[in-house]
Amino acid sequence: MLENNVEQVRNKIVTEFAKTIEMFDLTPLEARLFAYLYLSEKALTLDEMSDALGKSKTSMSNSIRSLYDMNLVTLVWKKGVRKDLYQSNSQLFKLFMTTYINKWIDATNHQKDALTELEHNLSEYRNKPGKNDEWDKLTKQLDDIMEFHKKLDSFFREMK
Amino acid sequence: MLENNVEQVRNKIVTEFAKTIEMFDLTPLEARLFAYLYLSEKALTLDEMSDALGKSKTSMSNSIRSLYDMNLVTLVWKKGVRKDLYQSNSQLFKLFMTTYINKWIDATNHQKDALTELEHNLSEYRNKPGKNDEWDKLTKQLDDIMEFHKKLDSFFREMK
DNA sequence: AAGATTGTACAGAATAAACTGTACAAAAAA
DNA sequence: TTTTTTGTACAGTTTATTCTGTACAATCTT
Repeated sequence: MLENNVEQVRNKIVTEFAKTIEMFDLTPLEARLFAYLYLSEKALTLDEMSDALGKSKTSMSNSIRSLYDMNLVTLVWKKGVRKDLYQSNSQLFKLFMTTYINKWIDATNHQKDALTELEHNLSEYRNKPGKNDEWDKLTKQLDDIMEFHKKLDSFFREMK
Repeated sequence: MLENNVEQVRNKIVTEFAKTIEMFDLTPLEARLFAYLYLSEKALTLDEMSDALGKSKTSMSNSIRSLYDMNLVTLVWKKGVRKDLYQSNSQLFKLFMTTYINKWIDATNHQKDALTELEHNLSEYRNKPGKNDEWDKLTKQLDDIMEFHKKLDSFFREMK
């Protein structure tokens, strides 16, 4: 009874910690998995995770892959162990922040490219006759939106 | 045919702009509504929005309410007009950033409170006999997580 | 006052996301 | 080689989210 308290409290911590992690655009399961891994400290196999979180192995495979791609988790090699072992990276703040900021920068640039494309379309049409005031207005607005994206980009770049 | 091009290009801009806005945790519809409103410049009624986006009036009511709560949109009064008129706020960057940053700060603090609560639980149990090394370990980990939240908090506070 | 109009609550329908179980390819063990 | 084990692809199911239509209270018009 008393010894269960350790597990109970640990679970509560996992739950709360996971809520925070979700804010970095991780799914609930990914977040919980990371939180659990973080408190476990040692490297775990897919089966152990599946067991611990009560979710299917497929789910674990997908979730751990996501975490791995985000660089939140590391694949660990251990002599004599055949299964893949994954371990959470430490340095929470730096880890999540750089991942998050990079995500913003990538997305922002992608959007900037798309808008640049539209700017070209727009300037082609503009040279044709008719409706020129409407085109002017639209050009001005697109500039404003572009400016917004530029600010976003440099804002997140300065964070790094 | 040519005159439709204005609408076509405008729609493409709305679509791309909306994608960016979604990154600030708005739903696709909320994002598209804001983008449309932004390009419209003038204030619009629920019916006009419903018409323009091809979505139900209920959806518009809900979405505009969200935008309003986030301070992204303003209720405008116009003489002789009975319906509610909503207009997008300008100053895109400042607008979205402050909303976003405040959201992070609020969430982070909420999480900090929850963790503090857990810290208290934990220290109560610790004084009882048995399993003290496990409690120590857990305490240490909770401290780390708390530290992470403090860093998050001050990080976003410095942005304002 | 009655009649009409406007915004939203609510319940259900449509759509999207998360999750599972089976099946199988790749790699290790026998 | 054959047999076993491990991770993942895929299709389908479950769960959650988004969206719609009806109904109605509040407000305006007559």
